Amino acid sequence: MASHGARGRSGGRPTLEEVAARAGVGRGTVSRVINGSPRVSGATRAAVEAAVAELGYVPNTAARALAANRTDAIALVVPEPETRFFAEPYFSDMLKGVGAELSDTEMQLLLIFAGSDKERRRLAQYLAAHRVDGVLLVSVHADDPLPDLLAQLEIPAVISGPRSATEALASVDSDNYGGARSAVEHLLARGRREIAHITGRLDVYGAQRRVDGYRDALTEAGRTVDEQLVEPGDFTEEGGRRAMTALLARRPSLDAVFAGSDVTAAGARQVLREAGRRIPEDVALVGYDDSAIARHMDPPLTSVRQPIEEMGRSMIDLLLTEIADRRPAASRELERRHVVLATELVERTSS
Amino acid sequence: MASHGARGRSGGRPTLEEVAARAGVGRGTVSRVINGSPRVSGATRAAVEAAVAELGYVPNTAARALAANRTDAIALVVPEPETRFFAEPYFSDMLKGVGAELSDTEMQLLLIFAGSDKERRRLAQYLAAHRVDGVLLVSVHADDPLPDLLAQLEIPAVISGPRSATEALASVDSDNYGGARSAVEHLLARGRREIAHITGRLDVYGAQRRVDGYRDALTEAGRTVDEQLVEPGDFTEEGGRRAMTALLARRPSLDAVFAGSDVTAAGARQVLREAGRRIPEDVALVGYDDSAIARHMDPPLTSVRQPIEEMGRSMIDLLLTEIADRRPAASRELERRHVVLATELVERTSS
DNA sequence: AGGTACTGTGGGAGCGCTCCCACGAGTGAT
DNA sequence: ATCACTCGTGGGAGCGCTCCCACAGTACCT
Repeated sequence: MASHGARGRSGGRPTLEEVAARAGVGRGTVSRVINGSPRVSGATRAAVEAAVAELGYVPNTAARALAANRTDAIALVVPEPETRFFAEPYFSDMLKGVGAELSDTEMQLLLIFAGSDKERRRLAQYLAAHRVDGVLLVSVHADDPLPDLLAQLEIPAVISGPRSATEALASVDSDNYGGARSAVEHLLARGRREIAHITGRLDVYGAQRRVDGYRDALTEAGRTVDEQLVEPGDFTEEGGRRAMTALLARRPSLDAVFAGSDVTAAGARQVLREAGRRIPEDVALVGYDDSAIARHMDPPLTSVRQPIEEMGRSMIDLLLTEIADRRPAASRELERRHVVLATELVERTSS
Repeated sequence: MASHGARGRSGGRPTLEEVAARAGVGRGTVSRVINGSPRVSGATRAAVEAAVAELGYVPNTAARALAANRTDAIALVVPEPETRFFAEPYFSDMLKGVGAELSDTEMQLLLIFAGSDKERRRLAQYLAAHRVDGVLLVSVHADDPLPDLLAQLEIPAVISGPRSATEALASVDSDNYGGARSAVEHLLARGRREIAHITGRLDVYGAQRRVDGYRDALTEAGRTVDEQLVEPGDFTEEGGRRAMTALLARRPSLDAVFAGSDVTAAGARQVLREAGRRIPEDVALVGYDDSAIARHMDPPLTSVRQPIEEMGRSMIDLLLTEIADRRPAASRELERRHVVLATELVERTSS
């Protein structure tokens, strides 16, 4: 190829030193140009840039990492087996947002699965070696030790879906409370009178917030909350079937169901059908997540959509700030470390 | 936490030097133990290992990379947008194989998407910086410049699906020729007499091989190949529809179709239905890939399965060998650098 | 005129590791 | 006893960068 010629005499990749010699300046000056420092005169900068181009210089990442004590890489840690990762559009969307926000950065994104115990041990090792500057954590369960490990290692991290109202890690979440409210308000506006709620796993903070939203929407509309209409689920289809069966037994007169997830709604739908209830004529059904399953359900499911791609972008924003801010944690502002994004109710024919 | 105490006095992470001091040995000896060199006595090794455990020592990857000129990382490069990556089970399976084979290694896997031009430029930069020891390339088109770039940078690489019979890069592929043969032989055995073939994109080597297999299976069964029964497709559903329409117009008497991919078969199926042909009574249909769509088609599609997970494993095998072998390319054995894995015909009701 | 301040620059020190040479001690052949 | 090895070990040199101190030059005050 044409652009091959002008390499260092050693044959290998050119170094800072060689660029400096070529440009007739010192090593420090080249470093400054490479790193975009403003303390370089225009003429010098031009000379260095020319030398860089001629030699095809690319900084040695390892040397930089060693000297500067940073890696210019962040990890997206998925504490799930690969299978789930690929099955759920959630991750794909999030990755899109993350990638987009990262694209005009020097940062490299690593994707790390930590589904099995073995993978988890590897990950712990990996983090202990500080091979990344920061970590993005998605879909973390309440009892996961990972966040504490990160805190202990003092690795900047952002979690999607805080574990509680007092989450120590920076976090990005969608407005579970508001999303639930909008779903219930929608059902009320459609004239529904007995609205049941199948919750998500209540050890997930977001699921609790949805219950709060459900209650408050009813209360503010002047209704009293009928505790018999709230049944715990666990985000799964089987859980949805079980909960729906229980609800139907207790309150056969119910005319609407707000489910904690689309999958749960699918389970509920099945039981309703088997009980001879028509959707939406007899019972209106609303899900949560607006996943692919919502669009393909029969009838298409009204659902609360979370801005997942935007959540990905926000997570990167937060993380980069945390990394840049690397001061003692205590002195940091606590505002802006917990981002909550608005949800949107997508109305389809199930309600 | 309990295990916090015994850190280096400096407060940061312990270094090799500190471990050496603690174990009462020299720096070199610790390095040897860490890297599993056999040239260390049992007693010394034990002492070093104790010191490592006490201090919680973890090697500094950047320093190691700088000194040893390797990164202990390899990249899986996907020259597609994220969307396709997630849509196709192909990638998920491959990743599973790759991950499994890598799990008892120190190697770290990076997933890099290079779908857009921007991403490609980033990738080129990334490779030029030698941030990985090797590259796994999946789903590469014939005119892709990436393989050449890799060759030029002298980065070990393995490609899944060689670009030609004389692929320069090490490669892993499934037996496209044999897979096609088995599909056609199956149709012949079922008594089909006019077997059409909708090809894949013919600039993809594997697609050509499938055509070869199709021809040879017919010839060896004593049939002559009717060129009117071969119609180019492009792996897409739309291409399948177009090709099927053309075939039906030319040879209304055909009684079987071997499609270049499951998606193509789906397109063909649609046209056949609209033309009032029953599957499999009037026309038998066989696809390729055994993807999810094959199982869910109506009727379920007979298809040729590729051992994708195993291909992932083989790719890692090959790549690790290439990396370890780092001698001048010319002196390398050419055998074993092109692995071909057997396919399997999965019979369902469409044939 | 001397002081003070800032700007742009060069280059030493050092990041934590691997590589390799040197060296003492042990072993066996001569 | 001497030589020739081998084995296990210590530690110097050096990987290519960033950080920071020192210094020359210029500009602007007093």
